[in-house]
Amino acid sequence: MEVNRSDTATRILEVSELLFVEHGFEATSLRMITQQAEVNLAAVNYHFGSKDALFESVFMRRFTPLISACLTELDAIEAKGAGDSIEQVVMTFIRPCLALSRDPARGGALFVRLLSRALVENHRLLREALSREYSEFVERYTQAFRRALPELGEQDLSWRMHFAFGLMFNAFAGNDVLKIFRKSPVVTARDPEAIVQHLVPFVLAGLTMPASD
Amino acid sequence: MEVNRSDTATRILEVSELLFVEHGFEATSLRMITQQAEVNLAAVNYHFGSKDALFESVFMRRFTPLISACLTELDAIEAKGAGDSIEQVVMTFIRPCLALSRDPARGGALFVRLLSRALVENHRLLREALSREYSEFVERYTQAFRRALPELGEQDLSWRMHFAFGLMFNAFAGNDVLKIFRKSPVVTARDPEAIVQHLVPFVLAGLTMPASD
DNA sequence: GTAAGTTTCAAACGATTGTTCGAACAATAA
DNA sequence: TTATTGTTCGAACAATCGTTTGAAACTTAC
Repeated sequence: MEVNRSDTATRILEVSELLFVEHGFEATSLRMITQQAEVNLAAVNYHFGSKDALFESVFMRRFTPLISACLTELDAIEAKGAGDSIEQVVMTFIRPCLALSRDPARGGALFVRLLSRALVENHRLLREALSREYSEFVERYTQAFRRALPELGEQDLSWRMHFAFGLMFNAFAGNDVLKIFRKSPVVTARDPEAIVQHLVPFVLAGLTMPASD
Repeated sequence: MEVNRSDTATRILEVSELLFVEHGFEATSLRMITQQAEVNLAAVNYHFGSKDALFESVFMRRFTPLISACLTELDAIEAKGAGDSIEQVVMTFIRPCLALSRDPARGGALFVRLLSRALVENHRLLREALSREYSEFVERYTQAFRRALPELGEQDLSWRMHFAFGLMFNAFAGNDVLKIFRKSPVVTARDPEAIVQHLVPFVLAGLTMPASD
């Protein structure tokens, strides 16, 4: 009974992830999902209750492990006394994102796009769901950044975190605002390693420049 | 006849801009728009032809002037021989965005959010519409960046432009991925001047760091 | 084997979507 | 005035939406 449930339910989850990323939540109908997943239309409501709940399941399936992976990494570097290095702190976020991007089933890479979209759109379905885990995430990283960049005032720190995380989220999501019409397909090799290789120095340069206030 | 047309049509445009930003394209119904604009339901199809065409009108009304303002600024600094300064080049993009954000009717500030959403979502309605004006924009800025940062290879240049524009678009759009659950309302003062004051140094730090390849 | 419980299925539900239509209205020109 | 053109309006259109239902099909346990 658990085998079959998992079969249909995960097939729905995987197809939904793909379609939600591609077309967005509202533009993705249950009929598109169930058709592509080759399951009955009523299966979504049977297994998940509603379309809203399905979206939350799709999201949380990846989000929860990602957040806790970051916090675990943060624990690890603080335990070994590397918490003063801003590069080390940044890498605690980069590494789990990189792992997601390398997901052989490609679902993880898709999810990062879904995540960045959800954050930008401030999705109504995620507001309270996020506040549960996400607020701890923000709190922990604020402390970590403050410790690694002690010379910065609160204002500076807040702004730079804002820029740094926005940059990293969008980089992993592949949100290239310029690529759409670029002639030379230089960047289009979406190799996650290459992203990190250029992203991390860029972020660190902004984070470590002299304080302004 | 022109007066009345403008009256109804622009009321629709302005309400649509607000609602498209707030709820997204698909989740905004024509009945929401026409109700809030206090016009008849059929007015949208009469004045714009379809919901799709309405979205394109809403978008292009702001996008076209913004792009040409940037290119004009670019012409200006190149004419006065300041084209070698990467800060000057960056400011040719910042200034028109800042002007939009300061729009007293607030419509401009809303639009920057719509723009960033549209770019992230790769809106189907904008793909060919964008390619008309946007490709020149990308081309011109690629040249300008190459000239102002001659020590960078093509790879480096491409990546840094990607990061810089992503950062600037999202900053002006107010896409703060962390703000949602931040305790201290430090950043929430969405003063455009304050954004620029912190954004520009951050971007320049990443752009001007030593080459990697 | 029968019975209980779980999952699938086709069909339909009411609600809402974008769009169309023709009559009513307003404004301009002859 | 009358004729013409542009605009507004209420009503309806077919299509699609998320959801529900009750009966079939299947699995598991006794």
